[in-house]
Amino acid sequence: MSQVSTKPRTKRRTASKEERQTQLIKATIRSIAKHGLSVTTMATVAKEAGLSQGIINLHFQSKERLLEETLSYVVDEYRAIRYQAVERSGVSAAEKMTALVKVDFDKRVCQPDKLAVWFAFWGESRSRPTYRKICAERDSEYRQQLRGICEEIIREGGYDNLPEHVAYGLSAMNEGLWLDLLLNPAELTPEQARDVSMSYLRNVFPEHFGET
Amino acid sequence: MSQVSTKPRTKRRTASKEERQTQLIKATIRSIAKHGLSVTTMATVAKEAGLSQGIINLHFQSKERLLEETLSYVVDEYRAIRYQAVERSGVSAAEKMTALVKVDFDKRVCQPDKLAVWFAFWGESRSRPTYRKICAERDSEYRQQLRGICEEIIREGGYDNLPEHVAYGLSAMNEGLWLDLLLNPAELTPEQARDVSMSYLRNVFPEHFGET
Amino acid sequence: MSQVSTKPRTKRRTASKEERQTQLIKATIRSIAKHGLSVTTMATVAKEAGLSQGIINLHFQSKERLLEETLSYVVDEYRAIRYQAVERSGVSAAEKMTALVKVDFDKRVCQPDKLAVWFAFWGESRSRPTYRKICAERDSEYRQQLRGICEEIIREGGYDNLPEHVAYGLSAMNEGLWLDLLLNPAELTPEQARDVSMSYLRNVFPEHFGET
Amino acid sequence: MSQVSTKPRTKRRTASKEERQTQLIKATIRSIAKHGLSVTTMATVAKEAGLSQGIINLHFQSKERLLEETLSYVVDEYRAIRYQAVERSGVSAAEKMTALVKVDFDKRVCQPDKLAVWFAFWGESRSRPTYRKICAERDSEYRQQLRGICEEIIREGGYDNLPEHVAYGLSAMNEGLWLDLLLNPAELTPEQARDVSMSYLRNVFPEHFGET
DNA sequence: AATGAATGAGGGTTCATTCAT
DNA sequence: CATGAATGAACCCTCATTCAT
Repeated sequence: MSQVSTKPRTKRRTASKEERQTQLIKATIRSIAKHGLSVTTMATVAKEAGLSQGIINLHFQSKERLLEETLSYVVDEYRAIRYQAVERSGVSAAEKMTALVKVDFDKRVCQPDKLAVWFAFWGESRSRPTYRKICAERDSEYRQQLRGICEEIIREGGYDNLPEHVAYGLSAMNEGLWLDLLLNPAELTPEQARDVSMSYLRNVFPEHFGET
Repeated sequence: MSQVSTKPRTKRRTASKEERQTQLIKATIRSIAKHGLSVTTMATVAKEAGLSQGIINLHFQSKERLLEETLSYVVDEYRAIRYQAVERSGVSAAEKMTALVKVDFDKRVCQPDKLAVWFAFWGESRSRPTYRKICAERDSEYRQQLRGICEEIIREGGYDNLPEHVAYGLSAMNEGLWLDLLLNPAELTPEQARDVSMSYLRNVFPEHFGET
Repeated sequence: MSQVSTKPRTKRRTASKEERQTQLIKATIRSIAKHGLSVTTMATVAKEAGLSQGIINLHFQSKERLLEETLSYVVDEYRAIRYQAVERSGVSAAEKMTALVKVDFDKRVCQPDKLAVWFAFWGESRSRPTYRKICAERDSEYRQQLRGICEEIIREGGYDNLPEHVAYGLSAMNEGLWLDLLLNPAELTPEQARDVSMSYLRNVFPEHFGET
Repeated sequence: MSQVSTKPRTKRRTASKEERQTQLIKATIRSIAKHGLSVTTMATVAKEAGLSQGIINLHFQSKERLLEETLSYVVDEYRAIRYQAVERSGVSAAEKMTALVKVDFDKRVCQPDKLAVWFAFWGESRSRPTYRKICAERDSEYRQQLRGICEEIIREGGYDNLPEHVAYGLSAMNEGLWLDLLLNPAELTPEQARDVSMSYLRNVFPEHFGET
């Protein structure tokens, strides 16, 4: 049985390599969530992955690179979910906007593990240009997307808000709400956080997000 | 009469001890801002303070306690500035609210060093109950204050917003804007951030914060 | 059948691990003998073993555990030599007793290195329950063995000594002679010490250890 | 009243200096007994004495000298008690010998604190020539005293023992019994230890120490 | 004479990295 | 590819000693 593999060996190995890297990145995320970034060591990650000590240097050369790849992984995943959500949403700007807010408080995105990773890296960003760059790109891209939608809504509704203000305000609010979810998960649920965010939109664009 | 020495020896010594502790805490803040929390060691702090290695353990027993005291220091300072601002502001709820927003983007509060400290500790909060507790207390107290003012404004203006939503939303937005100030100081100035925050208030409470 | 590899990998690795531990324990003994317990550091032991700093924590977790294992090693070795000597000796109680005394002043047992270890740990025993326990167990077991032989001799010779007294007295004397050998190796040789001990037995049990 | 002191100031100060040194030495003994030599620091001694940190260096210049003085203190005290006991005892050699044995198990001499000090220093003696010298001198002097008495008894009783053997044997036994008292205070009382020692004498010199 | 804040060398320990297997 | 024993630099902390008061 085992000999009859349809998968060519070389390809399997390459795939296996990527899989292993993803496995290690996921272990890193769990370790950061469980112990914090400062207590996350090569050992905690290796143990979390159920693999041996030396494996990380084998695949990532250094701890630093593992962490960067982990941050990139979370950033990419977030972006992918966002674009996917917008694509799947209705065509109107308001629907897209709603989809974006929903994403920020989606189970996959704002689960404790992921939030812990975001804040762990933000906390170190100031003194690590690499982290900063990865985060900054995400931010600016996210805001770009938001701004486009805002412009559309403002045009449609004749609002006198500046699109930059709303884009900055909304993204900032959602990140701030993530912080609350991280620190006081007992006081605030993702659903409530989403309501807070939506209520902001209702105030800013009453014609588009009003109850009536 | 002759007994009344102009040199208050005992007091000077006590004061000196406190001064030294504050000196070390300020050095810690600078070190976190400069190198990041994970690179902040007893050595970087001592060097930043211009003192010897052993001094920190002499005054704080452990690195952990130094960090906790540093966090408390920033939290306390922030609270003090906030209460002071509200006291000095006009009596109306809107004036108080404006004062609070101004504080969040005040030079003393949102200078890069301080922001770096906030995010450094938030990043570690998840796995350090002590940090979490200190941060959580600050948060809940801040929101309490905000909620009170919101309720007053809502009552005055007959708005149909929930005070909780506005309090959560505003505090979250300001924290999110801090993140932008931390990561992209070149793209966003504290004044612009304040404008974003004020524009939110204008949308939510147009009667109180409208231009007219 | 084909599975039976001639290279017993697992066993070799396990063995190697034990060997390394023994190597470190022996280095510890030499270091204590050379520098004293209070000057014995992880560095002196590692250097004595010709290995790196971190190796001790790798194998023993802490310095404390290394020291405990070292004490146990010396205790176990001493016991093994004792039992071996008794087994190999003649069957009579007097011959066994003579064998035991010879062991105490045997080259392997009362070499300066080993004596230094005994007294180093006895010196710290009072405030370290773990050391105390290890030493106390050895003592009581040794005395048990002695007492058995004494009883036999007393029965045979119709002496009116209490076996406890002789057992306590002889073991105490030998330990006291160890101290003399440790402190004044120039004044007293192991052979002379053994003679002192044997002369005690001659006085107590003249029929069994008399010259005639 | 207070002005009318009969003690000249200068003399009092000198006395006070010695008193302070003795106070510190006694504190050192307590600290060694309580924590062990390796945990005895300038701080534990100063605290035990109820005095400030710097005082020890003021009076003893260094920790090393404090420890040497402490050892000397115990050695001198032991010798003084011994000579005093012999002086006060009967004139016969046997009475002197009995007095000496009693001293070794006297409350003042074999109290746990003192025994702990003896073994603490013996444990370090090998690698500290100064300790070794102080201990060796005591030993040789003690044995000298014992040998003299033994010679007298042997002459009186016509025994065929070598005085050196008995002197070595007895002093060694007593030191060994101290070890038992130190390690297993619950199993052996000083009185029992003394009995063991006396029973040795009874065997060696039956005419002088026999029950009859 | 006495204090206790300050120093800094050196201790035990951790951990990213290497490398023989 | 994968392992895990080994390394050694760097960490936090202790403590004998100094010195201004």
